[in-house]
Amino acid sequence: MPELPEVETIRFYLTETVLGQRVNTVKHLDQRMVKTGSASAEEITRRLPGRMVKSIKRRGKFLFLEWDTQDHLLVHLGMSGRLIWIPESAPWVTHTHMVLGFRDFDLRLSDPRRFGRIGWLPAGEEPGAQLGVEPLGRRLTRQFLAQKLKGRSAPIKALLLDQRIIAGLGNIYVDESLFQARIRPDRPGSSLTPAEITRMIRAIRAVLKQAIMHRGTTFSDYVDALGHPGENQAYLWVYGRSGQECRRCGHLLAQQVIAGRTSHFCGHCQS
DNA sequence: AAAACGACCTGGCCGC
DNA sequence: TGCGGCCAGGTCGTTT
Repeated sequence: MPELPEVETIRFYLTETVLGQRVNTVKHLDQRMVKTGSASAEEITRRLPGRMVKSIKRRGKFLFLEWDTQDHLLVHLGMSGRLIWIPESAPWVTHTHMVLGFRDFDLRLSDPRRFGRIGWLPAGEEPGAQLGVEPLGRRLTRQFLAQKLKGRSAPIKALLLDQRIIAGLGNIYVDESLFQARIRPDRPGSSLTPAEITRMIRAIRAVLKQAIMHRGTTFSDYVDALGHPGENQAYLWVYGRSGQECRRCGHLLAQQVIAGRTSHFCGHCQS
C-alpha cells in the first residue's frame, strides 16, 4: 500500500502527535510481525515502557521511531498496514498487531495481510543502511542513476522499484513518473539516454512532491496517522486508468504486466 | 551478478 | 446466498 508519500504523510502527523511522548505500556506486540533485527517481540515489549520518542524518521517506505536511548523501532507497512494515533478507549480493529500505550492515546499498527514488519535497531545502527538514495534528496543525480542503469537489461520499471537503488517508489509512483517522463516502463534500463534520465529524475520528484501535497493516494486501504484518506488519487494520470483516455493525448491507456507488476502507460505519449 | 518467479497473507470483488 | 477464482499500493528467498 504505502509508498514514500503515504509514509511521509504518516511521519508528519506522528511528529505533531507522538513526538516527545513517553510509552506507558506495550499492550500488544505480535511476534509474527517482528521480522527485522535480532530482538524478539518479548524483548521489545520489555524495553519500551518509559522511553520517550526523540524523533520520527523516514527512509524510503520505512519509518523509524527514535527513542531517548538512541535505539530505533523500525516499522514497515507492507501492502495493507495502518499506523494510527488514536484515543486508547477506541476499540481495536481486527488484525491489530502492535499497540503502544501513551498517556491517553495509543499508537496502533494493524495489517490484515501481515506483509508489514517491525524491528529493533540498537543505538549506533544506522536506520535504512541497506536502502538506496532518497528520491527527494541531493544524492539522486543524473550521474548516479546513469551509473546504476549501466549494463542493466531489466525494464526501467523493475529498476525504479528496486529499493537498493532509489528508496521509496512503488507501483503507483513508478507508473506516474514514467508517464510524466514520457518513457515506456518496459524499456531496458541501459537504453535510457542522459536526457531521458534527467527527465526521469525531474518527473519522480514532481510526482512525489505533488502526492505529498495531497497527503498520499488512497485506493483502498491507506489512511494517514489520524485515519484520514489521501487525496492524490484524483490527480493520477495513468495508475488505475487503463482502458480510459489518456488525459494528455486522448489515446486509450494500456495495461501490461512488467517486472511482475500490473503496469499502466500511454503507448502514444511514452516511447 | 542479475533477472525472473514464486511465496508470503487476507479481503474484496466478480461471475456463476 | 455461497463459492471459486482472481486481484491488490511490497519485499524476500530461490532458481536460472
